[in-house]
Amino acid sequence: MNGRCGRKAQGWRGLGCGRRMTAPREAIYQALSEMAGHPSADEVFQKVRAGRPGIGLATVYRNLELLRNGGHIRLVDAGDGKAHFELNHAAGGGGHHHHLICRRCGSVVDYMDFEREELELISKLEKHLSRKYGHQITDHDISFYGLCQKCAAQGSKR
Amino acid sequence: MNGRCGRKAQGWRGLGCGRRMTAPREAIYQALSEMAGHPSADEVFQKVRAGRPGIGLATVYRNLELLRNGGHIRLVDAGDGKAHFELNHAAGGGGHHHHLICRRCGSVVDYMDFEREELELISKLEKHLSRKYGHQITDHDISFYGLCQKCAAQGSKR
DNA sequence: AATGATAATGATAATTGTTATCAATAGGCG
DNA sequence: CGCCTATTGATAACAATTATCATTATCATT
Repeated sequence: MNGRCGRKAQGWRGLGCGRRMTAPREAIYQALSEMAGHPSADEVFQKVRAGRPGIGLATVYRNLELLRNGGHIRLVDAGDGKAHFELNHAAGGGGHHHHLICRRCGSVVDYMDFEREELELISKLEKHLSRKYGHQITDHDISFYGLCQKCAAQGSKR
Repeated sequence: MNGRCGRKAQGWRGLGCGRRMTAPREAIYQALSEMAGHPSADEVFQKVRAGRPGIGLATVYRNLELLRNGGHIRLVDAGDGKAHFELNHAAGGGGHHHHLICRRCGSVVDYMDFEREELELISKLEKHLSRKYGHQITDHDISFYGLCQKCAAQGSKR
C-alpha cells in the first residue's frame, strides 16, 4: 500500500516528519520497507535508484537521517562500519525485535523470543533511568554479540 | 600495577591475545585503563603518545581491534561516527554496566542501576538464544537512546 | 646469550562511509 | 498561478579506518 498518505505533509507525524513531503522521501521509505533484513544506506540507494535513476546518494543519507529522527526507521549497528537501517515497528507494536550479531561475518539475526518479561523490564528500566538521569529516552538497542553457527563451526582460527 | 604479566605472551588469555607481547600493546591497554569514560581511538592515541612519542596511529587501531577480539576491551557506539572503547570488566564482574546515550551531543552515561532482575533476564536470554540459533554469544550491549538532560532542555528545535 | 623466522611497528598512502556546498528544482501556502 | 524557500542532485570535502611496506623487535630454539 502506497497510500500511507495521499502525498501531503500531513501534520508532524507523517512521513514528512514535519517537513515538505517529497517524492524522493517517499520512495526511500518505500524502498526500505520492501527490503528484507537491515540494508545499508548504499543498498537503499541502489534499490531506490532502480525505480528512480536520478536519485542522489546524498538525498538518501539526508532522508534516512530525517526518517530516523522522526522515529520512522531505526539504525542498526552491524559492526561493519556502515550504518544499517530497518523500519521501526516499535511504536506500532508490529514487529519490534532485538538483534543477534556475528562478530566475524557481520550477519544479523532478528529475534522476538523475549516474552512479556523482557518488555516489562525494559519499560521499567526506561522509566527508572529517565527519572534518575533526566534523560528523555526514545529508543533502545539490545544486541547480543558473538559468532553465528556457521562462523563458530569454522573454528576460532585466525 | 604494571605487572599484569611480566612481559611475556603468557598463553592465550593474557594481554597478548595469543600473539607476541609488545610494549606498544601493553602501553595501549595501560592508557585505556587509565582513561575515564569512553575514549575514541584517537584519544587513546594521544594519551599513549604522551608517554611514547614514537607510537603510530595504525598501531593503536590494530591493537584496539586485537584487544577487542581478545575480549579485554569493549566497543561503545556513541553514534558520532567514531569507535569508542572501554575496559571490559564484564567477565571479571568488576564494573559491568550499560549505556544511556544522547542522540544529539553524543554523551554517554554508564549506569549500573539494573538489579539482579536484569542480570537474570540477560543470562536467561543468552542461554535461550544460544540454544535456539546456535550462536556462540560472548557479549551483549544494552543501550538506551534519547536526549540527555541538557540537550532536552534546549528544546527540540532545529 | 646469540640466532633467525616472522609478527609487529611506524609512516604514510589509499580507501571508504558520510557530510557540506551550491546552483537548480519542486512543494505548497497565499 | 506565483512566490518563498525547503529539498534535490552532483560533486567536492572530510574524517575515520585500513592497507602497504620497509624496518624493527619478539621469542622459540639453539
